[in-house]
Amino acid sequence: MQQEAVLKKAGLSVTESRKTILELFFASEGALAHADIEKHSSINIDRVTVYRTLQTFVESGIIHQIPTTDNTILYALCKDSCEAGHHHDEHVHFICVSCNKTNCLDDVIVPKVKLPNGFLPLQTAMVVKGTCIDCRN
Amino acid sequence: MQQEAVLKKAGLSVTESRKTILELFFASEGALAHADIEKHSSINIDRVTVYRTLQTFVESGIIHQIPTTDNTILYALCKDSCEAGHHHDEHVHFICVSCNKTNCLDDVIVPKVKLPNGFLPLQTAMVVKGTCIDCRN
DNA sequence: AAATGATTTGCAATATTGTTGCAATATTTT
DNA sequence: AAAATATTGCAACAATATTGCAAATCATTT
Repeated sequence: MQQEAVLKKAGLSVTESRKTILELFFASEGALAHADIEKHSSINIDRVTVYRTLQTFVESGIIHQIPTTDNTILYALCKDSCEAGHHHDEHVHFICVSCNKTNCLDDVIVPKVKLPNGFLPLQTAMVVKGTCIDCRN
Repeated sequence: MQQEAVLKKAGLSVTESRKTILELFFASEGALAHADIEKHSSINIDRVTVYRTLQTFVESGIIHQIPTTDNTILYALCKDSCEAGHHHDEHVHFICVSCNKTNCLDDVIVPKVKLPNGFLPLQTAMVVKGTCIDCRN
């Protein structure tokens, strides 16, 4: 069972809630918001547990956060290579304005930018909004 | 009075609330969140009015939104050149992890990235976290 | 496999944040 | 200055997020 392996590798206890939430991420095409998880029909986990699980997953490097401009945080699975504490500078996120799905463009690397003198970068996020491949018909 | 001019130029009614909030932005070094405005000591404007004012300012191109990963939206003044409906792809935002201020790096242009075939970009945001010039001592 | 200890979960209560309708007020236009 | 328009604040409500704590689950040891 894939979920168990991921949890164990991260040094986390293997619990029903965690397995279920992880399953949702594996099944999902794009990124998920807290609300997506909580409102998922086949799920029956306390709100609080969802909050805590997401936080734990972020801290363990299982998922990462994607910045948005609408008062939600999106979460997406990290690639296998990710480890706890890892920075997620690498890839660009794409939010489709039509279907509203968020894709990790794993192959599109965030370019380095030259900052003004004195600014020390630690982490860079790049979010592109537009129309995704599925919605261009 | 600078605030009045900005409001008139945007075709908005000139009201006390709007002038006051605009004043805050002019006085502030970095970006502001809704909470910053509401909790500002010298201010006494209804929550609802703050929400609506910010929304109006965004729609009029007076301020723009900055995406974050912490369930808040940050707002910052647009440069003079901005107009309503304008895209704010141009410049990079920098969030200092030490003082927590957000700067618009007006001179740092967001680089174009090549997306996979079929993805049509409309808007691109780039947020860098790190240590700002004031906090590196 | 049972017992122990550590961790996780769910509930309840509370706090914070965001939204809507509507009457009163302020602003703009005539 | 009056009429028309737009904005504000209140009240009520909805949605989202956080905390403490007892019960339940999980991992570890025997």
